[in-house]
Order: sequence, then structure tokens, then C-alpha cells
Amino acid sequence: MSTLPRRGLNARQAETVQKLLDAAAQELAAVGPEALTIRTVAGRAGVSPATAYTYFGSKNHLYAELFHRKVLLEHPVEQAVEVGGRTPVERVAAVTRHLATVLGASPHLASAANHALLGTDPDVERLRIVIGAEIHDRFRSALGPDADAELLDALTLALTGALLQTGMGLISYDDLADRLDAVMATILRGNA
Amino acid sequence: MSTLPRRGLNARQAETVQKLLDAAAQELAAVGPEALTIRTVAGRAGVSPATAYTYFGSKNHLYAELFHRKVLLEHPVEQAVEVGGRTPVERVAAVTRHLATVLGASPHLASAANHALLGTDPDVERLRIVIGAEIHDRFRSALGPDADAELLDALTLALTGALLQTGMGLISYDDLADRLDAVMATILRGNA
DNA sequence: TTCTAACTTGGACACGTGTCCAGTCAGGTG
DNA sequence: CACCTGACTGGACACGTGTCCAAGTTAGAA
Repeated sequence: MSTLPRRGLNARQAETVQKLLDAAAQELAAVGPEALTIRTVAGRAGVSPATAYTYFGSKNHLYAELFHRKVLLEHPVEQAVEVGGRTPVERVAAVTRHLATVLGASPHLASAANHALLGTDPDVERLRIVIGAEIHDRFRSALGPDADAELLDALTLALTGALLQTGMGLISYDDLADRLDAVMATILRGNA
Repeated sequence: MSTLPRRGLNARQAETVQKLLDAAAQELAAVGPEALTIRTVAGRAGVSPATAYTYFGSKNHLYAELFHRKVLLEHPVEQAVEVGGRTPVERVAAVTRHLATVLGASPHLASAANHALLGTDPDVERLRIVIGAEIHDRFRSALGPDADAELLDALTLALTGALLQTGMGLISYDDLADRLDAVMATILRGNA
């Protein structure tokens, strides 16, 4: 499956993939990440399980792809950063608030992705790197081009940890944004 | 299973549990987290699978318990903090270095626990909270009793994120200690 | 010693995962 | 229009998970 996820899909294939992703999003919202199976998603998409496995080699891959599209691609943050404020603290807060909002709107997806992105499939690995880079870039554009690498690292790790704890239920989605604000401000203090 | 993990085990049961945990550690080191199954662990422990499921309701529970015992209970950090240095930065570094060392010695366990602690079983949830509290306490004793809550939060989240990324392979165990040093120092700057 | 409560066992069960492959179907090409 | 390539299908397969239960076994009480 490692070759199939995006590159070089013809129209028909792309449509099949889209149907699967749409069905997965619906199924996820309907029954949650535990109850969802590839076969029910395939059924909902009007496609055979074998076909589903052609495009998504594992449930993890499906979740990771869905997360990437729904959370990152469909919700770019450029404007949030630009209108987010004049200081780095404000712009960083805009990044994390934006993410918290998007995730809070799809808690099932967030929790599913939490598990999925830990997977070892090559497909998941690829998406993990893409997603990590995207987060990194968002912080970089919030901090400006001459940001300290260690600082970026600290922000990214703290965000990662917060998302993890949210997925585990230790932080509620309602609290996430505020918690992140406070943590980011704490980290930035002395590093602005 | 939620009632059985620790409380009120008689000698025979405690021995069974210990045999299972020992077998799990061996199996984990031998074949890695993916290939391990409850049944092979039970076999190695000389116990039936049904018995194994009596004490560990899921593979996640088994991993979480193993992690808690091997990483936290068998490796208390008190002395590390005490001899770690005089400044908060040095003592925090002692905590994270200590953890990084222990985890680096059992990468399979670390990665298994990474997955497992995300589980939804009640047993896992309980251990998650216990483990989280333990980490929190370590930072608190490193920072002193009057530590800022937001600062503690930031350190904990960054550590969590770093452990996550290590489990995912984005940070090597060799780099982990140094990365953590740098990140912790960055966060502490301006918050000492 | 005998009894009893409990821990343990073997084995079946339903279910999900991911793989595989021979066969079917559709759409564009000649 | 017949063809042919590539996507899709159906269904079996091996495997692991976690559940269940009737029967066996063991340790400690009477």
C-alpha cells in the first residue's frame, strides 16, 4: 500500500478514495473509533472491503489520512496567524487555538488519529512526518524566520504532549485551548 | 478485570502475576511488541491463556502494568534528584535524563507502552493516571514545593511529547536525553 | 483427613484484521 | 464494435483478541 496513497491516482481511483474517506468520516462520527471497521466503512462507501484495503492498508493508515486531510489540509492556518496578533505569543496562541478548535469539533477523529499515528506501517510513517512538518511550519511562521530551534522544539513537543493527553482524556477539548495558551506563554517567557 | 490488578491478591495469585510480568518482559525483549501475544506470554509463564486474561484483561493492560513496574517502581528517582544538582535546571535535567536512560535500556517496552497507555480499558486508564502523577511528582520535587503550576504543566507536556515522538521513532533514544535537556532548559529560562 | 472455596485449565466461540487470488466489469483504444 | 487493460469483487484464509464456562486442581479451614 505504500505506493498508493496519493501519487498517480486516476479519476476513478481518486473518486473511490474520496468515497472511502467520506464514509470513514461519517462512520467515525456515527459509531466512534472503536466500533469502526474497515469493512463497515467499505460498506458505507459502496465499495468492497478488498478495494478499501487496496487504498488503505490498515485502519491506522485510513485514520492518519483522514486526520491529515480534515485537520490540516481543510483548515490551513495562514489567516489565523496573520490576524492572530502582533506579538509572537499572540500568533503562537492563534496556531494552537486554531488546532484546538478544529480538533474539538471532531473529537472522535482526534482520538482515532492519536492511536493511528503511532502505527508502524510505512504509510502511517510518511503521514506522521508530513503532519509533524506542518505543525513545525505553523510555529515557525508564527515566530518568524529567525526563531530559535530549541524554542520551536519546545513548543512542538509541548503541543504534541498536550494533544496526546487530550486524546487520552486527561485534558478535555474544552480546556485544551486555554491550557495551551498558558503553556505556550510560559515557554515563550524568557525566549521571546 | 478492573478489580484484579493489584489489590487483594493472595500469594498464589501474586506469584502468577509476577510470572506473567516476567514472561512478558522476556517475550518483549525477544520478539518485540508487535509479535508478542498474550498467549505466547502465558505459554512462557507456564500458565494458561485464560489465567493470563484473568489478571490482564488486555495486552494494553499488560504493557501498562509492565511499564509502570519496570520504569517507575524499579527505578525511583529520589537520589537522582538529590544528587542531580543544586539548581532547578540541573534537577529537572536529572529527572529527564534518568527517564531517558531507563527507557533507552528497554526501547521495546517504551514503544509498547506508548501504544498501550492510549487504550481505553479502565485498567489502563488507572495506570495512566498513576504514571502521570508520578511524573508530575518528580518534576515537583525537582522544582521545589512552590513551583508554578503552569511551569510544571509545560514541563510535563513537553516530556510527554518527547516520549511520544521517541516512541514513534522521530527522536532516537540516544538523542532523547540531550533533546530533553535543551528543551527543559529553554522552558525554564524565564521561569526559574 | 475431609471438605470447600478459589484459582486454574482447556477449549470453543464470535469477531476484526489483513492477505490473497481468480473472476468480473467498465471505459477507452484501435 | 470488439478488445483489453486495469479497477473492482467475492470470498476464503490464517491469525490474534477477548469472552465464556464446565471441569479439574490446590490450599487452607473444620
